[in-house]
Amino acid sequence: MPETVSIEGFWNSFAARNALDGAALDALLGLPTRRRKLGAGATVARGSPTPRNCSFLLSGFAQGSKLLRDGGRQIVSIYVPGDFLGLGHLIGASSIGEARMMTPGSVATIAKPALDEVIAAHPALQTALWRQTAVEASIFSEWLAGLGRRDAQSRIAHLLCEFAVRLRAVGLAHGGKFDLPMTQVQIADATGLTSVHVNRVLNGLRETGLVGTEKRSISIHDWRGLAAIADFDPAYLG
Amino acid sequence: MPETVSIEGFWNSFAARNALDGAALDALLGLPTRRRKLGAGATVARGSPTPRNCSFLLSGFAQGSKLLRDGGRQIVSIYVPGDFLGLGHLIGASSIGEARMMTPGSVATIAKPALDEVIAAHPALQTALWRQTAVEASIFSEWLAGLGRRDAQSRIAHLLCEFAVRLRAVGLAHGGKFDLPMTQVQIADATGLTSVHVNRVLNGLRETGLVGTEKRSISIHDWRGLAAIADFDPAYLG
DNA sequence: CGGAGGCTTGAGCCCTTTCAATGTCTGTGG
DNA sequence: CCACAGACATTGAAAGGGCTCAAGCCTCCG
Repeated sequence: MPETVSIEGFWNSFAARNALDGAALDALLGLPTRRRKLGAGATVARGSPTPRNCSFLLSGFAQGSKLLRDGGRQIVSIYVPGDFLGLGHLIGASSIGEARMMTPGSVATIAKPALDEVIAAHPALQTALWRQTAVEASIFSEWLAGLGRRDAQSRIAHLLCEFAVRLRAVGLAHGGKFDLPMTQVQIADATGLTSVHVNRVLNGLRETGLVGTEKRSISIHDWRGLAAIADFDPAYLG
Repeated sequence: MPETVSIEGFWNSFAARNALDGAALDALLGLPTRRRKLGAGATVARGSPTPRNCSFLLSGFAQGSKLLRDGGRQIVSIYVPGDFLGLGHLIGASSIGEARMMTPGSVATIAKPALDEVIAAHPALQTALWRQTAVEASIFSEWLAGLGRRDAQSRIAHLLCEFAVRLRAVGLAHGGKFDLPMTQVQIADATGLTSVHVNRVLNGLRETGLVGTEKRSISIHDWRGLAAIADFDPAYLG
């Protein structure tokens, strides 16, 4: 399992995105960090009134999901390498559900007290984390619009577009081609559909020539067309 | 339009919820604040890369919504008196959509520079705002589960339960009775349904004896039953 | 008193689900 | 190297929840 994002790389890009100064970056880089390899299905973070630590993803994919009483599952967020895992948990918003690995991968974990110290010393860092939480909320709201108002084809197309952009940002997509290690059941749980219907829609997209799907890997053949169907505008990812 | 929440009341309860010390509270109370009365439909906050101010609701209801290219609208959040309006905007997550009044009401607005000063002087305040943003995200994720995996009846029941709890928290609900100044079109836009279908489901809930609806006002007759249909657990509101 | 927005109701259709069966792939153990 | 289990993908047929279209009514407000 090669790590697609290194701990240093993670903090560097985090600092760059948020215009942190050198001192803050150094403090982050000096943080004691535990690295763990996890198998598919392993739980990474769970809602808790007293969060103990904060994790981010180095390789593999993870999901945040909610379970309904009737057994249904809704995937509310998908994490790719370079993402914080359930940042909301850190600040005590208990109920974003749990984060678990979708594929094997590895995560880095920082103890909350250590992070708190760095935050106290570098207030800009807290602003950055706050901002990151707001971006998470912004993604949620975009997904809300999708689940509420888009049909199956549009939702799936939107998911593919979002992936393409996010994976490109961490160098995991080349051209319009990237690995999508989600099963159709997982895609269904993310888009509020049935795996059966996901299958049919995906076939439709393939037949239309918009995308190609080869075993867990996607190539977008017609970005314009796909984005149009999806009503996709990447602004919310920033 | 009597103000259901005063500016002092707002900050007091904000401080209490977040365990802010007296000095921080005083600073907040001293903040220069502009008060505005707005009509239904007025825009309060819009996504912008350079946010200028921060608002919260004193009276009336507001909504955060996204417009889709095909003309569809999805309401992604509903604000009641005592809520920040589009907190995510403040920190620059541009794309939560826009916030606008659903009913006539009044809002308080603080200029961002003034707020920034207070934040700089009282770091705990930023933690509180961050936390608030995380709660917003938590509500989003609960709505996501609803739009993705619950049927129409359950979604509407959930909306009513959420309102009951949130309005009770600011003293706007008495027993299970509260004003719900949303039109059925707006309920439809919030739940991802059609106004026609909202009407039928609402009638169903009334016929079952779970709730009573008298012109823009709801009384929940059977909280247990409604919460069961809704699969409602108020934890996410905290 | 007229108009506009909101509510209600009916009929028919369609997208998506459900149910069920079959096909494919991968890893495992004999 | 083959047999087998289990997870995943695919396909068909039928049912249904929610939508669309359309009309009528009510209420509030200018």
